[in-house]
Amino acid sequence: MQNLFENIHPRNIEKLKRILQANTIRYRKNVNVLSNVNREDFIAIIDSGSVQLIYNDYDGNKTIIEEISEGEIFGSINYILQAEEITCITKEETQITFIEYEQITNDEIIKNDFYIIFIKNLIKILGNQITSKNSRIELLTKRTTRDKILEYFKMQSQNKGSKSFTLPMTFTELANYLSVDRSAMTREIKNLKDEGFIKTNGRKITIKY
Amino acid sequence: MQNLFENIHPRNIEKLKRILQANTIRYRKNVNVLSNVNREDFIAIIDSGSVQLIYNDYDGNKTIIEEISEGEIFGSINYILQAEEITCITKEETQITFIEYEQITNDEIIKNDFYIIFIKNLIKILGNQITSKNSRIELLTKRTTRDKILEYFKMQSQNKGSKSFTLPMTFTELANYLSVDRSAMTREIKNLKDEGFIKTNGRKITIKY
DNA sequence: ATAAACTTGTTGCATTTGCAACATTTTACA
DNA sequence: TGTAAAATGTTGCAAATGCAACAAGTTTAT
Repeated sequence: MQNLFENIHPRNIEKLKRILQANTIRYRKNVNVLSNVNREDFIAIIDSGSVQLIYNDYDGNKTIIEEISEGEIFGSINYILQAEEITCITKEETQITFIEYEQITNDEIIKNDFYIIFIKNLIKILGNQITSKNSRIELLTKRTTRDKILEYFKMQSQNKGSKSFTLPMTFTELANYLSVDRSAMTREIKNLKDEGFIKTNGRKITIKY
Repeated sequence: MQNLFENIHPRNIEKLKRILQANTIRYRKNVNVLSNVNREDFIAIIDSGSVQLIYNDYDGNKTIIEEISEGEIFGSINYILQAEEITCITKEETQITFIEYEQITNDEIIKNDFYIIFIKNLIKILGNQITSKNSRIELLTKRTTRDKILEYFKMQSQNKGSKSFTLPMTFTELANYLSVDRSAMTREIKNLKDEGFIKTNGRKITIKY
């Protein structure tokens, strides 16, 4: 995944962060990141580790909106975080750099020639997030569990450039991602195996057609 | 919806377009826009009218990936358009401005002070697209047709700030958007009416709880 | 090392859903 | 303005799915 500071010299990254008044914080595992943050107009960059954005339903359910990991960003540009119902929990020890959105166009920063690279990186990351959401939507609009699974496997296989690949998550998480009942998904994967469309070995999947 | 040239003086918009080597084309209704365009690295801005991005399945099905209207943008930043299977069809008479992606950081443009506004607009639009996709995903992950409908109605009502609102699309299109069978959706809406949760009058919906 | 927490596999059952098919109304446009 | 196309309403039925519940295996944290 693209990094916000890619192609910028480490020395300039430091300078950039200074001018942007960036604020880097380290969190332990299972900490609510947004509790002490002004939720309006910030960009958060995951320097290391990962977090989950969680929507807390009024009747107690929790939905994982998204998992964000190293190099990725989240903030009020791309999420509606004002709502108190959204929490951001670290999944492991995680370092995050916060930047106020207004700062990314402050007077001083635009004088630097590495600024353009920074902006291009930011735009690229946002674009990538959109395409990744488009993929998710493509999966979710499939009407049957079978089609969702097959489409997901096809995507993974295309990404990897091979008929064999290893799931990047647990089956439980996959069921969540595809928004289907886990047991129904297991059942359908079993059917696909029985009918010879796929082979599985733990989380390693092989497409047979 | 945010416009890419918002807050820029008309005279500067002209200048901007010239420096960006922007290419403005007018299309009639039902025209395939991408047929004569290099699909790599461009941004298209809908000046007026609207288009549909359509995915043409290998077994002949067509899925509307997205409808893009005035002020919105699409291109290789936010969509994977290389695939020949994706077509972009005008829904009405439509004017589109094309910009090569590389041009948005060309040497001349960055000297202008309205450039920052342009970049901020671009980032804002991409951010808006992400939040709108997040909403769609939130709907699609609901397990039942009933929950999808209720959540959608809730969102519309919140947007409007009122318990009454008019659907911004046909019921047929809504069923597509929520990815449910139209007849099943009609059935469920009828149930919701019978149970007193909502009232409908054509496309005007009123939430009763 | 061990308990607790999580993951995976499985099944029966009630419910929801998609599908097909048709009638009726509304809209688009030549 | 007349006609074709699109949208809406409705229903029966088979199939798919969610849900609940449980067993067994694996991972994690102390």
